[in-house]
Amino acid sequence: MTTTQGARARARIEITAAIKDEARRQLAAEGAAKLSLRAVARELGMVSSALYRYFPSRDDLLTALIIDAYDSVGAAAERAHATAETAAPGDHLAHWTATCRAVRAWAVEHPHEYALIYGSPVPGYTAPQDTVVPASRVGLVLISVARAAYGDKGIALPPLPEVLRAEAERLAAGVAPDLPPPLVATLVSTWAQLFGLISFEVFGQFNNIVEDRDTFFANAAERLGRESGLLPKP
Amino acid sequence: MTTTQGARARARIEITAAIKDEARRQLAAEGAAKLSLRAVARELGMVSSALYRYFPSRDDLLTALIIDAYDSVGAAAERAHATAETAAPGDHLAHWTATCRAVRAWAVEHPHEYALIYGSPVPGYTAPQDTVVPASRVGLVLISVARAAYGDKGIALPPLPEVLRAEAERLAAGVAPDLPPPLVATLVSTWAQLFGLISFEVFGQFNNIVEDRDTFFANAAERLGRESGLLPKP
DNA sequence: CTGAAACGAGAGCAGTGCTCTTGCTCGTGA
DNA sequence: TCACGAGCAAGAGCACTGCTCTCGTTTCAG
Repeated sequence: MTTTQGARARARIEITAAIKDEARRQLAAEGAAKLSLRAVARELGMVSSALYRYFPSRDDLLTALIIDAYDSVGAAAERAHATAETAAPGDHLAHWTATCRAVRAWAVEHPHEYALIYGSPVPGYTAPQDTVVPASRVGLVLISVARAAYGDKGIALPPLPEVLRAEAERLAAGVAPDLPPPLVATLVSTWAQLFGLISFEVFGQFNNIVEDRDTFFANAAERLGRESGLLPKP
Repeated sequence: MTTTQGARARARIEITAAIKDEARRQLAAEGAAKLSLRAVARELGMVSSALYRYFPSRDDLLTALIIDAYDSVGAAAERAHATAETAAPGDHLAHWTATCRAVRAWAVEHPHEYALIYGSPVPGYTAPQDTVVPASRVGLVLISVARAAYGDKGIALPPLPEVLRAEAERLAAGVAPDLPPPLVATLVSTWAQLFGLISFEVFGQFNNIVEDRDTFFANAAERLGRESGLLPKP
């Protein structure tokens, strides 16, 4: 029933996937700016207008790629986290750094897809609602690490200044209501800072500056984790 | 002598500036992807081919805008730093946060120019050598804050792991040979993290998450400064 | 004063996103 | 069963892009 849904429907799925694959290939080769619908169609042996049956516009194709990219990096983070959890149960800092390293590895491996989701937003383009769930996957992993560490032994954080209390409470309510607001606020800024490290590397800001990027990042990620209170100070 | 260099040379300077101004206007209005040489020329009342007398290609125009943007944000940082220095001499943390806030304010005010320099690299991309000096201005301000704090009262930093020593020494040699390597390494990662905070805000990653971004950023910047050892722990 | 360099204008090329029309081919409801 | 509507590929075409080349004109320097 569900499998044999007609040759037509199946072909549509396959062709849609083929278009996305070819688009991803061009993305990896040339970057988002040079992704051309016509070139994709040409490579697939069809005419450009036929492609509009599957994606109503170039932006819609890009949106599909964005969603896939969020899912891809999110899955990588979840995988690394799960692996670290079974390899070193209870070592929250290890879970944290493993997750961070997986995200960075994905970014280095797929720089153009990374740029698509964490770089400059494309022209006049406002992210459709479909992207917000996939976009949150990495963040959810980071939160779950913090949650485990908090449930395990509590987390000592520097007290937030009074002016931030309202914001921290709103933040916590929307993101992780079961965690103390100061922790959530810290986590959000840590989250942004983590991607700052990755973006600077992927976008070339570290060129001629940082050489041994593996160890540099590993150290920075660990410090980030420490400062988020994932580990008692040594 | 130097002022009367012929009407032609003066015209060239003026027209070059006019082109960049109009390009900047289109950049702010539509983003880098939609910046069109023809539209710029049209708006300036000339024909598109004439524009190639001033910029040999679209990428060269973008490169000029990139350099200007680096200079603009660099100048903003230097200005803020100088002001803070005279307003609160010796308060290194205040100098730090003032600089950070100035950079963020510039970014929020010029999101597309910010995206141009700190977002995904646009063209086939190899950053021309002309950009590296302007690109370093913000970093130099941050370094000078750290240098002042270090010269003033020393800075206590957590010891770097042994694996990072070589990298930290190379880093320090290339960036600030007069500062202790661990401090320089910390500073570099702090630098990246600072721009992570700004990028997430400018690129919309904080949408529906962080509301009161002024205070959120101010707090995060201050913590970054503290963790870079700019202030003895309270 | 003259020749070379710089300049603006225009035509033209190859490419783009996107639309519209034209037939063909499925798959389903009568 | 089979006819009709929906889905599809193809092609022509529009308006736009970056960029090149040519052709007169203007300017400046030797």
